[in-house]
Order: sequence, then C-alpha cells, then structure tokens
Amino acid sequence: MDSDKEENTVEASDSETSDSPGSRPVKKKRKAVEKGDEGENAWQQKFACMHKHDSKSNSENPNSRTIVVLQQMLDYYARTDDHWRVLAYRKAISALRRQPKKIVTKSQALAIPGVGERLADKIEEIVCTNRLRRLENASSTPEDHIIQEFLGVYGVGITQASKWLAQGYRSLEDLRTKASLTQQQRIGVDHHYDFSQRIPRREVETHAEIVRKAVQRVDPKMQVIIGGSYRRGAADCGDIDLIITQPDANLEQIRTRMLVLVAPRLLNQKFLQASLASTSRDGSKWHGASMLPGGRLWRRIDLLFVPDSEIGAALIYFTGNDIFNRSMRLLASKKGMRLNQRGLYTDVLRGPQRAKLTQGRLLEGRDERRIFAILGVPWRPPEHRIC
DNA sequence: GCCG
DNA sequence: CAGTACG
DNA sequence: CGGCCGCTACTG
Repeated sequence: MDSDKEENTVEASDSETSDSPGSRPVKKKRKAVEKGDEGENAWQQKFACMHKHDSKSNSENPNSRTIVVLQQMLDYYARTDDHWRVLAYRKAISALRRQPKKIVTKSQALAIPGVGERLADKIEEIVCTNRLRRLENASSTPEDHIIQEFLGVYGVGITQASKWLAQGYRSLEDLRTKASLTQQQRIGVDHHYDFSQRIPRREVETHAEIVRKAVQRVDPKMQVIIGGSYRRGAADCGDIDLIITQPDANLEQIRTRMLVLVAPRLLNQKFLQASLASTSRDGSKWHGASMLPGGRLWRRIDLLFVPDSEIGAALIYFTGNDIFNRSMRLLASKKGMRLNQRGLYTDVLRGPQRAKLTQGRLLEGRDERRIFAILGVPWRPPEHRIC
C-alpha cells in the first residue's frame, strides 16, 4: 500500500520520541567523514539519499501541478506492469519535488538529473497546456479502474489483478463472492475499506502502547520502537510499523517470545484481529491486523523482530522511505558494500550464477549513524528521509 | 522511463 | 519456483 | 546495451 503519498509531516515533531537504542546522538569523530565526503564526490550527489527532504515540498511546491499529472502517468504504467518505467517516473517526480522554482521549459527540465528527453517533453507539455495528451489517451478506461481497485487489495499484484479481469471479475464484490482467494487476499478484500483509511499519528501511538504493554509483561527489557512513516514524522500513516527488540537477546529468543507468548495473547484479547504473514523458523516478521478496544477500523500492523546487534540497520530499513532505502543500498553496492535490514557488509565475493563464495564481512549493524558515516552519507534524521 |  | 510484500 | 535494492521475507 502506498502510505506515503503527500506525506504531511508534523511540525516540530517529536521524531525521536520512542526509546530507540542506537539512535542516540553519539559523540564520535565522524566530523571528518561527513565534511570530507559531502560535495567531494559529484557522482554521489546523484543518489537521493544524499539530499535532505524539504518539508515545504508538498502542497506549496511550484511544480505541484506537473507532479500530479506525472503521478497519474506513473499510476498508469503501474497498471501495465511496467515497473522500470515506474521507477524512472518516481525518481523524476522526486527530483522535481526538490526544485525550488517552477520548471517551465524543456531545457530547464533536462538539467534535472533523473529527467531525460521524454520526460522533459512531457513536463513542458503539462506546463503549457495544463494536461498530457498521452495520459488522456491511455487512462481512464473501465478496465484501468478495475485493475487499480484490485491492486489496492493486500496480496494482489498485477499478475493476479490481470487474471481476474480476464476472467470477467469487475468489482471487489465479484472477488468476494466468486473468485478463488488466498487467505491473505480474503482478508484484504473483506477489509479493503478499513485498510485504505489513513491512521492518525495518535492512534499509531496507541497501538504501539498496547503492544509495548504486552511485550513488557513478558520481559520489561523488551522494547517497542515505532518505525515507518510515523518515525519520519508523518501526521497520519498507512499502517503501523513496530520494531521489537531487546538488549542482550538474540533473534530466536525475541521471535519465540513474540510468537509463543505475546501474539497469542494479543489475539485472545482481540487486539490483533488476523495474521496475514508470520515467520516460521528463522524469520523475523509478523504481518497482520489490529484494532483498538472500542474501535471500528482494522489497521494493518507489521512487527519486525530485531536483535540488538542489528538494530541500526533495521531502523534504517523500517524507517524508509522505500526510495531512500533503495538509494542507500544502491550507493552501498557502488562502493563495494551491501546494505540490507541486518547490516552493512563488505561485498560478497560471487562466482558463476552469483553464487556466494564468501559470506561478506559485517561492517556495522548496531549503530544507525555509523552506517551513514561509513557510506559517506551525511546523517539524516528520519523526517529528512523522504525521497 | 533514465543513466553510464 | 513466481508472486507479493516491507521499508 | 544492461542495470535499476535486498544472497530482503512469506505464501502456496
């Protein structure tokens, strides 16, 4: 679910509210690193993670009209399963959002990294005519709307949506009554309305508090950190992202406690309503739905189980946003490293078929700031990681 | 779609 | 394995 | 031209 459209951040937000170990402003000698790398490598500036998000870049943005139209074009290509084109549009829109002035001409547009010949033409057309003929030719057929609606269901991607359309299903009601659904899709269809509603920031905190209470009843040392768009300071969120961690506990201990003790209890007391995806042996996540006591809406809630040694990398991953993460990971790989939700590693040596020859050496997993520093990315507080 |  | 999901 | 995030994690 796209939870970050038009991300409105809370002003003067308490973005570091939650008890997050590893995110303390540790005083270290990373000054040289930051100063030295910033601006030094011109090519590195091309990565979105190098740019801090400007909170004024949403509604009062001079290019907002252009962005809206390009976004519709992006949505169209998403429906046609053209994900590389979608990626290009996302990057271009992101770059456009950072422009302080309105981009009017093709040459102005071409000067923006991420905008090429084709998109520059489109930008100029949008500015001049206030519309995009290509979009009006391609979009708004009934089939497009149906695909769009199907894609909004949890567990439904472009492949399944297209199949259902070909089979003649035309509404969520059709799916609910006639289609063969996986368990996830069943829940997704039945609660589509609930899941499409935004969650006020305050409510996210309430959900987290209930989980925290349950978790600390098992062990007071266990911690709950709110991630996702909440940690980026959003005023409302698409879902609830919680990191469950504990000092001096490994993943297996945390997972076992969560799956054996905490989750069953929360299900029993009707806070957790349904499980969508749950780790089995060596995994680390729980996806499902929750509802406040006396509430009416089911909310999507994701739990991530994280050992202390990986909390820094997990915080980066679970804070996002997704474009920021991909940018960080791409940058890491260009520098001969790998970044995932567990840590920053030196590159794995690979043989034929990318088979791993060596495990790769862990550079950092615990300290969020150090991962930034090693990559040469100036520290960005969560609210600046919106690309 | 853009970029190297 | 393909499909879908998470940030 | 090929790469575009993750040796990501779950489901069926």
